Amino acid sequence: MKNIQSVPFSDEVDLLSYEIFNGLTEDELDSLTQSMSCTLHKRGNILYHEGSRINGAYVVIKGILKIYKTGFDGKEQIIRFAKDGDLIGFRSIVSDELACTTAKVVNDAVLCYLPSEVLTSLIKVNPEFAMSLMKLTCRELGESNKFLTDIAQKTVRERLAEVLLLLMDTFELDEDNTLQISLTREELANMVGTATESVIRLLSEFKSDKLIELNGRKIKLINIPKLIKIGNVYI
Amino acid sequence: MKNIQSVPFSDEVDLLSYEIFNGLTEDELDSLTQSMSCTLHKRGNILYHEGSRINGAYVVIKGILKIYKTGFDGKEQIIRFAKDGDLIGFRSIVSDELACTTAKVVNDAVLCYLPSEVLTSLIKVNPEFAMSLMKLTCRELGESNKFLTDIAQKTVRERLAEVLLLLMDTFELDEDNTLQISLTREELANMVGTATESVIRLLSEFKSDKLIELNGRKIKLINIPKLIKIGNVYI
DNA sequence: TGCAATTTATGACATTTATCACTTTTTTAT
DNA sequence: ATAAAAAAGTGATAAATGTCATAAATTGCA
Repeated sequence: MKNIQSVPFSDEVDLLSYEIFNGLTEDELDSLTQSMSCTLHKRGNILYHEGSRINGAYVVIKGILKIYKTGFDGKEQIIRFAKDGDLIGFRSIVSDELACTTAKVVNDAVLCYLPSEVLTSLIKVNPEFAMSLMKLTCRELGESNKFLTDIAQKTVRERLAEVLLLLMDTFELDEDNTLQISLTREELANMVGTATESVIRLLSEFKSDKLIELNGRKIKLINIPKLIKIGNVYI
Repeated sequence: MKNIQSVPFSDEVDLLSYEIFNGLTEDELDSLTQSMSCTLHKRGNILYHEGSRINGAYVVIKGILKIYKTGFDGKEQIIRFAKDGDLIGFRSIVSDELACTTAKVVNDAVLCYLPSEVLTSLIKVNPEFAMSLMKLTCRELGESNKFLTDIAQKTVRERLAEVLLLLMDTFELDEDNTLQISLTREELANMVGTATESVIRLLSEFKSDKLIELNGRKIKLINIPKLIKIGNVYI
């Protein structure tokens, strides 16, 4: 109970402001709001483990989570990050399988739990909602396949450049061009799919090449076009 | 027009026998049958290219297709194979994006084309159908994430063993324990995510270790438990 | 605030895997 | 059936990346 605290719901969360719920009627939204419960989770908290049974999904209201798989030798592979507006745990509910990933809080997060019965019954009565969830999943599948190809074909150097740009797209830069998310070198390695030492070496290489500046875990992007070129990233 | 021939539909295809369509009513099935057209495609035929706009999905009635992405240096990464009962092209329709893969016929195939309007309207009127498509996509996403992790973390040797086992699960073995699909070494390499030469070398290594027997493109699995061990594959 | 634990950094080295050049074998098309 | 093309196979070598050991810096608690 150390890492989880209830947060009063009504004055905090308005589902309507999240794109996924756009297709819901006012009534549906109300009943969804009734049946969900929102909580604050501290960094390090694990929502669910790979292999566990999930009985609901979570809407991320605030904060950042990493969604990862654990390889047979214990090494994490980060599949994606979830931030406000994202839905997590949903895949397992629909596919009716055990969780195939672990979800861990990276930045303190407010999460609303949606029981799976409520979610599945909404899918059944509201085709527009069903469609938008399906669209979400299909896009995610597209990204997963893209990343799969990159890991299979690109060098570690290319992938690191690409990951930096991905983080830029996902979490934005501040006024100073610094990535608005701070990850350990190991976490970066677990995204890129390489050894921590390799990330450390490549980051200092990027630094001496004047592509980035490093300040602890803060990474400032100072030559984005070059990073795009190195990563072979085209929109 | 050399590679494509019409095939009379009515005496060939009964959609009801394909699991995905189980949720459809008789009427829906009839109208779907009305609006679809089935054709025979020869090996080498490309259904759609990565980056093209797709206006419908295909049900695979017979044959095998490979679904792959092309890396920036032209190398293929095979994402999956499609065989009878599978639906392809569906992801792009739902996500409303351009095709993110290319679909190419590996074994002569009979395919039925379903226009996207018909498909999306069915999703809207039949929640059970929507749910089963969603389930399909979610499972595929789970597999994609699994494979992503494997490529990131396993050695080429491990991945090759795993791919042989995957092919066994997908296409079965004949009475002689031989894989019921024949791929070039290059295609195997494009699944594993490695160079063709590496696959060739590892296959002969597996052969001298008495794990497999090779006869041209025919691969006979003679020590499956050992392959499972090498590939670090657990169910 | 200070100490322990974690993370970052760096060098030396081993291993894996890719690349290239070439030969042999198999497949395909005429 | 035969020539041309494609695929398979092999060796030599280079390049990329991982591993291990260890030191320095940073972070997070108590």
